[in-house]
Amino acid sequence: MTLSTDQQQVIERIGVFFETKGNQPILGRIIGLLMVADDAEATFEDIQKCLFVSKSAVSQALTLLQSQNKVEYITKPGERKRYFRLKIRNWKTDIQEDMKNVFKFNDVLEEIIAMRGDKNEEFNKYLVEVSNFMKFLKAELPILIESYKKSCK
Amino acid sequence: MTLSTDQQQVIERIGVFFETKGNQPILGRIIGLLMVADDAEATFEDIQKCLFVSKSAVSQALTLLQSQNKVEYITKPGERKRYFRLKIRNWKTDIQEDMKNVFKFNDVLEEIIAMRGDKNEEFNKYLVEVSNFMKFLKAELPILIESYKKSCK
DNA sequence: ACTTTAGTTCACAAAATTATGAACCAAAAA
DNA sequence: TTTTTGGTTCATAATTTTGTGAACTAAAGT
Repeated sequence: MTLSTDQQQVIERIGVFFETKGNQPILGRIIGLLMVADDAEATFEDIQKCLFVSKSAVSQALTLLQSQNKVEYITKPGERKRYFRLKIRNWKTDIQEDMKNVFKFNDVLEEIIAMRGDKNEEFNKYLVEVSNFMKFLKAELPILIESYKKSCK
Repeated sequence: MTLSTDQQQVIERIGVFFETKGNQPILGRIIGLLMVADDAEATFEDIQKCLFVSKSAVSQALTLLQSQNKVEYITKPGERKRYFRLKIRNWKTDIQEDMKNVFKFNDVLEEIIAMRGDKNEEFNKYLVEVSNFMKFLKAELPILIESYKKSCK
């Protein structure tokens, strides 16, 4: 597999994007490669060669990405190689996943609200407001997604 | 300033939350401390003592948090000490900030879509779908926020 | 039976991040 | 004018994260 300079640059940018989101460098680049690759898939060797990293780095990264449900592989008849690709999950699932995280924070927030004294009512009020909005969002987002899906038909 | 064991534990949990979001450890703990503190503020010294970190670590962390617009300080008449506190920004601003990031990714996504060949139309279609949904979200979120604000009155 | 392919595992090296302490500074107090 | 307070700065130490290479495995090919 050969990449154009353009493709390589986009891979780096996707890499940086995922890196700043708190992931380790190769993960983002592998995702980038899989997004950019003509047929949207790459073998173990492709990944190694395109990203200039060691076998073990690729192996570990792929294991992680698969455990995160971001990557999967297919095989082709008569070939031993695995073809890795991005797991096409519907964005509905992805967003709900993200939301879970938001609400995990809301749980902590509610705990804080419950534990706070009344020395600073303005701040307390602010926390309650944020928490309420999070709960609102939790309720509304699925509805929003539905309305989007309808608008597509 | 003295903290209860409960408060300390919540601070650690908030710390971990921010850490996993890709921030450095003390940042999250300082935010935790400022959320949990009775009067929602703390001096430089308070922070140092409560979190058991060096002066320089506190200084650097506060500089960063202030540059990120997450923390500010007030002063009190006749006192030289600064009282640091969370900057109460309305969640509207915060969320719009987060959104900016999502849309920065959508820009890359659109670039990828434009650059991809037609070897894998299913994948292309998927990318377009995700991109469209992001654009939809960009348009709808402000409306959602408005409708929440109305529901509060 | 042995060689090759396609990867995995793990101890460790390299690199990046984070925290420290010592020296510093500017304003206020003594 | 010297000292104290409330920090800041910066080189570097400590820690964590990330990547490597060597040894290994299991299935397939010869």
